[in-house]
Amino acid sequence: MADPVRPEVIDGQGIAIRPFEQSLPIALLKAREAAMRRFRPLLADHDLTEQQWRVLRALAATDGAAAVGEVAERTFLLAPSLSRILVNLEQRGLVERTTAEHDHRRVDLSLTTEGAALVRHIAPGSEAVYQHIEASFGAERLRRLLRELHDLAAIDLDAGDTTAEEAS
Amino acid sequence: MADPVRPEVIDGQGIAIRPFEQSLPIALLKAREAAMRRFRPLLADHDLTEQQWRVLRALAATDGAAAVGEVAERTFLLAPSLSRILVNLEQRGLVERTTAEHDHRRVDLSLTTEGAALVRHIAPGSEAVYQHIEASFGAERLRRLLRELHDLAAIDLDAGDTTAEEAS
DNA sequence: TATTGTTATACTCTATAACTATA
DNA sequence: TATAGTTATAGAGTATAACAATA
Repeated sequence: MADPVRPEVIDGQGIAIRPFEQSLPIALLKAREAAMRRFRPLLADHDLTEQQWRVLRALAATDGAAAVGEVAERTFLLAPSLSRILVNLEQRGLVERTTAEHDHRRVDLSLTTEGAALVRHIAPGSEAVYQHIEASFGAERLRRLLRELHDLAAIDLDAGDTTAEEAS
Repeated sequence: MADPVRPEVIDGQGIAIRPFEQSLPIALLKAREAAMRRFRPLLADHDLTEQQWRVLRALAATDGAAAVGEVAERTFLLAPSLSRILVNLEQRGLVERTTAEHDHRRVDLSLTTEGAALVRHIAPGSEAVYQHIEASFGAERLRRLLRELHDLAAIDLDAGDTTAEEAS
């Protein structure tokens, strides 16, 4: 189904490879960086890193409490990273960790009143960023882009080993 | 033009904010991670980090030599990061640094013969990854996605301060 | 004085493994 | 034995500032 090599372009040094500008990972990185540039000052005002905000946002979206593992998955953070972030957020009084009743291995997370207040305080600014992006880029276009990104992420999950074989 | 807050959803705790799943930065992050997951083993086989590969790839795409600043911009790396990466790549004999003749402040970069050979060696595997993505996701769809990502990154460059004002 | 690039430093995240405590 | 989380550790990148050399 896939020809071994079908380069779109031969580059300056006679190497058969796609143009650097068509690199998907870099395009995703740049788009992400451009988007984050607008969110970052918002978070910096409250001494939040991007990842800390992800955690707060995930908990805000949760009705009640969520286990650490769940939050790790939703925020796309590794457990060790999340653990350290939780220490920080707990010390700052934004998040609460409580051992689950029925299963003492599990730790449930929830926003404190302060944590919820902080999210509520930041939310309008975040919404404003989206409004701006929608205004310049197009609301429908943004929705479509989000769908495509989700699909790309999902599709890429299956058949993870074809590459390695063809590459060796 | 933009209503202060027009939440699409009120979340579990009564906070007016977009659903976590519709977060653009996270969607971009996950898509990127999914794509990189396929490239990473390829690079790991040759002890290359993603960023080191970006530099090699940028130089491969260059006809002749490129200044450090140029490469920093194209690879989306900060100068200090790039400097350290260059030390590494130079020690491994993959990249060459030479002071520019007319301007002794400038340092020109180029692939060594070995560096070019390495890129040439990895290229087919990289191309295979793209073939796979195109096969599952659609070639035309991928092209369109790349265009949209470029547009998003570009659009977001202008009018950088609206946010900060509305956020405070 | 401005520019190009490097070095210094502090911080954060990623990633893997080892460990603790439950179950 | 397996699972949920945490801790330890190594490594790398980001970001800012300070610096050296050159223009």
